[in-house]
Amino acid sequence: MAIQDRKERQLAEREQLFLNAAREQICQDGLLSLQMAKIARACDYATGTLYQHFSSKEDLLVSICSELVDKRVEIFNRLVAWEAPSRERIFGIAVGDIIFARHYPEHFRLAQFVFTEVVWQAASDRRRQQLLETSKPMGEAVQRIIEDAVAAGDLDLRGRPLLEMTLGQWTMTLGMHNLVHAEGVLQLYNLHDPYRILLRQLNALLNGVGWQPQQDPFDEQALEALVQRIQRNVFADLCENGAEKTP
Amino acid sequence: MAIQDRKERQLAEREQLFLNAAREQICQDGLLSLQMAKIARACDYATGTLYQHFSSKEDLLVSICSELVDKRVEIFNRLVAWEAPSRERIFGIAVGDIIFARHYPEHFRLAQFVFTEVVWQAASDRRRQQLLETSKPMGEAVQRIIEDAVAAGDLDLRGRPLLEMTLGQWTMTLGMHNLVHAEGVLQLYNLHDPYRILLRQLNALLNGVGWQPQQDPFDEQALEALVQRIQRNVFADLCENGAEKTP
DNA sequence: TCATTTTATGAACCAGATTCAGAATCATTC
DNA sequence: GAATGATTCTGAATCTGGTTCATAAAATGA
Repeated sequence: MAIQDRKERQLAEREQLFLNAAREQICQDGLLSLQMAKIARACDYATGTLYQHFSSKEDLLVSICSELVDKRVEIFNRLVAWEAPSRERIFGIAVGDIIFARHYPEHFRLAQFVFTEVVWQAASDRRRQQLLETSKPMGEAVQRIIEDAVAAGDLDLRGRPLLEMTLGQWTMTLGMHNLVHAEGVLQLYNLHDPYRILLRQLNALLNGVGWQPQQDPFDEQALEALVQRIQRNVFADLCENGAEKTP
Repeated sequence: MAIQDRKERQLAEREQLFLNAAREQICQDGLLSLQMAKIARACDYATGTLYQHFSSKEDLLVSICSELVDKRVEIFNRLVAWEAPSRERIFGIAVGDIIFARHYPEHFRLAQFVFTEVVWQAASDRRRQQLLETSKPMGEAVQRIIEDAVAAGDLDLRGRPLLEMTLGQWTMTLGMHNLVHAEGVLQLYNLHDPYRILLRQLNALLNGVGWQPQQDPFDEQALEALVQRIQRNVFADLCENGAEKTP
């Protein structure tokens, strides 16, 4: 059935087209003014055609999110592959996330919205499931790093489930992305450079769960050096211009 | 101008009426099906009257959020007033938040939505400002506790701004509320009892920033005892039924 | 080529937020 | 306490933008 194949391929291509157009519009004019008809028009298709791919606007949003999560997974996998002390690898996930946020500034804004009851409930089961499925490898990556840490004697689970160890890091990162996007909140408390603070607090957290080797969270020199090293060794391609300041 | 006063009072009363009706509808049927006309009808007013108070639906949402934040502030203030080691007081904020989330299950769902670009941008400056203003006392409460901690020698700021110390706790809590409401995510990784995990990770974080006295984050007995004590001493009225399990 | 099936189209439809011209109420004055 | 002007309330009309679906167009295959 070569014909079926071709059709499927074309369908997938068109879906990609729609997704890209939608993402572009989000980057350009914000989530607020995203319109189904505009997306279709931008791709020279009728509105109805768009609905052959996505059963609703919410579905489309969830799909875009899946796509971006897929790219984010790539970041996580780099840390799994990186040969370095487990403590630096888990820390690297946060650094990678910050770099990711710079490359896809729309992602966390979108994700925050997507996981809102209003969108999440309105999306189709299929797309929801797909996003969860796409997200799984992030958990698996972290799990791999924790396993290595335990094996290397850098971390003692103290009887807790593997992934619990990282939930603090996860929620802390998530929450920080939220705050960063909540225009005005951080200014209210006169807090600057939120991602740098995140890294410091993360180091504190990792110390707190007993992840070896311990690192003074307020040693700026060491932090800067570590971030630089991670950028150089793991994300060189994403931090092209040498002048680029750390996250 | 007694007449002006009365008018103002009546206006405020009606606004409250609307806010309550809206909150009730959110609790009842979810954010998704909240409708301006329904709210007005529920209060026996015309739709237009509702718009004399709130310039848009988003404005209304932000207002509800402000109202709830006001109640949340009360929780924070209890911890400021509580006479106990600073470490227990800051920890108590998280415990209080969890209790708060149980009492107002709509709050964090709503807040997540409100701080979404789609709502935040669409709300009026005035209401946005109001919400930020209402939130300030939370920061001040935490600040008070940190000051006490420093004064008591429980915490060394290491040259960082006061509030930075707590940003990890803040974002961790925020992120956890997010995850809890993202139907399916925690199940995906087989994580149960998220708020309990939050408290353990928070203890780790507090240890990590060097907040004395240190507490083993995986000592279940100690954790349980502390939570119980906080509930008894600070939130007795909010945890009526003695049988109620800890958060 | 023609009949049949599949897909694309975009105008019509619909939900629900928002507005606004007129009705009702209130305050003030004589 | 009636008249007048100011204020407030009302809800049908308007508007926006997501979604549908009858019809047109294209693809398939005999």
